[in-house]
Amino acid sequence: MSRRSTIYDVARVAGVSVGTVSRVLNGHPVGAASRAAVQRALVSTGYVANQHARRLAGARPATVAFLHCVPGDRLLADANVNTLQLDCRRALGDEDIMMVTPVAGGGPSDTAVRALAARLDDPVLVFSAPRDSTAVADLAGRGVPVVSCGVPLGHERRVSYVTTDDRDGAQQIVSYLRSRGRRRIATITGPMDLPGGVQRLAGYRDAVGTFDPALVVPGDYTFEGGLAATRQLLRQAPDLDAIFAASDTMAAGALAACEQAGRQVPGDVAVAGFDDAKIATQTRLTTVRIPWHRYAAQLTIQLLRRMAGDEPSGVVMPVDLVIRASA
Amino acid sequence: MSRRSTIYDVARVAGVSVGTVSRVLNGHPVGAASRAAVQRALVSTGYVANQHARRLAGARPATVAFLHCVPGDRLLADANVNTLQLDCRRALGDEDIMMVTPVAGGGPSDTAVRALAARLDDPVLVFSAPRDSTAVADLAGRGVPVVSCGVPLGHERRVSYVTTDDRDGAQQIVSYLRSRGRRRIATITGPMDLPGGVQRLAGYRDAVGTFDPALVVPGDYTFEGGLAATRQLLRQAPDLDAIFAASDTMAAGALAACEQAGRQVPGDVAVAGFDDAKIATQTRLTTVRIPWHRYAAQLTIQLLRRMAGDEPSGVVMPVDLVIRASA
DNA sequence: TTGTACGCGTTATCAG
DNA sequence: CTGATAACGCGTACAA
Repeated sequence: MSRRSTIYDVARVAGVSVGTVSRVLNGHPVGAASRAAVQRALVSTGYVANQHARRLAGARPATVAFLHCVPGDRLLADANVNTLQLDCRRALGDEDIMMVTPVAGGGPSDTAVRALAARLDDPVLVFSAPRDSTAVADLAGRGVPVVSCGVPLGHERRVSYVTTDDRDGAQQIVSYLRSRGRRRIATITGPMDLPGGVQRLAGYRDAVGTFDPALVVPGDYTFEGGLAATRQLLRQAPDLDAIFAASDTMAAGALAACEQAGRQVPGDVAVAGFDDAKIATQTRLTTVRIPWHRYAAQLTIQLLRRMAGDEPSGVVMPVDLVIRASA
Repeated sequence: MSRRSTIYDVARVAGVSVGTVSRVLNGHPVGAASRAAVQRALVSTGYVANQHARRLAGARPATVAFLHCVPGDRLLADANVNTLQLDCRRALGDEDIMMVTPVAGGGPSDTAVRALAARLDDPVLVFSAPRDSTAVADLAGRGVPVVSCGVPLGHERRVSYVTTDDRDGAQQIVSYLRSRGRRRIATITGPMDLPGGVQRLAGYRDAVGTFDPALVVPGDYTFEGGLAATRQLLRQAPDLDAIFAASDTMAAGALAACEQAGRQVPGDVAVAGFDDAKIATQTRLTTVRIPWHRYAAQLTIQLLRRMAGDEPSGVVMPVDLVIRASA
């Protein structure tokens, strides 16, 4: 209805020039008298900055894009990502930065995501970027600040990132299982094209002692995947006495499969997961805890740093064990 | 690194004026020769429009804000909202519109949301707007296209909305319970400051026959709320033989409470919910199905219409019963 | 300290 | 059909 007031309106009301108004707005040095007058005019006119004009004139970005490289459906399933996103939104909100969530029209294909990324000029937070993502390459090449959630395989030097010490976590939990007397420890891995999947398997190998291929089956981080993998495991290695799943969701599936197969948990077989996701609490799962809140905080810090012009850098968050009823 | 190319660059390469380039970009009439030249220049320069400049110059908004009026934490719990959001993102993505999700720094207070809304100038999709929301009033007053998910109590005439036939749904399910021989049907209501809560209770009253206050307890749409409400119900009306919860989440809580109290479902007491949320499938809950996908489609349509200048309008989605094991 | 004037990239108007 | 050119709202050198 009524046109929004501009800095010109404010300037007129305050009896100063637009330059002065702009300075007040950006915290630059201004005389006390003018400043007061502007402040007053600001509220009396109900001024709200036009972010487009502001950005066009070269101001700091007012938005950050949250870029997902996997189909939305799968994302919904991941409560961890939701938590991270929420935390980041809060933190960025404190900096007056809004989060935009573009979405790929076609699917999860790298090219679809790349097309999306092309229209982005504000800083970007990427999730689940596949190895050598061309979208990430594009962004980085154009000088857009990028922070990756997880190691950006193939672009470690050009974009900042925050990751977890997956290998150590897997090592810790497998060692724990061994310390509890388990000797036939199986594992359900994550997707091997994601860094987490690789590292968690590596940690398993580090700690498991003698490596038996029959005790390793691939998973995809889903409940159903965990279910199927466990059935296969129970078939090809009936004597196993522990299962380490690379994610809590899969571990929950393992729990269900064990129950169906009549195996007592943790009596007959111990089950452990990874992430300390919500479902881990609900099913009383022993798992590896990722400090999600601090993780999100780091993500935000990295982003702000890049925006301020700092060089890309990576940080890895430590993890620890949380022992519950399943192992 | 390298500056993004502008329409000036494109114009130079194509050997035409910026006006012509702009016309091509916006699908306005242009000579075949020029058009071809521009198209070529467009790809050869890798041109990507600057949305800020575009918007500043008066173009159609390229983003839509997804505004939540409740704290983020509660939102995560609501899978329905997530689904809606995802569907809308997809549909809007097809129109080259991105979704931004601002977040209130402080909390769910109406003033916090209002402050947020103040910086919005693009169309808005509001969720869980409380009665007489000042944020919505603000937006509508400034002429911002607003579409509400659910009836925007107090602003029915000024903003578009999509809602469900809550009253009818409640009526249907209570009638169903009666047809199955249930005579002491209790209900756990939703928050009374939300339209859904009010309407679902109204539908219950419509169909329940004789109304007994002892059979009605308030809920808050949460699992815990359903749990507590059911305990109270079982205490104050031990002879009840059915419970209609105003949301599936609460119904799940009711299921748990019944189990703990040793009441068989549906033998001793029938339990029904509302929404047909994910948890309803998992717990085999009889409930009222809301056509979420079509709901989202309507939301998008309404939004696009308002953007095109149409008057605000409301649409109500029909609902139907889905009978499962709980009743 | 403060005011002025220019530039940011597009769209749209107005002549040609 | 096409080419100039004036907005759009704000940041910021530059000048005073």
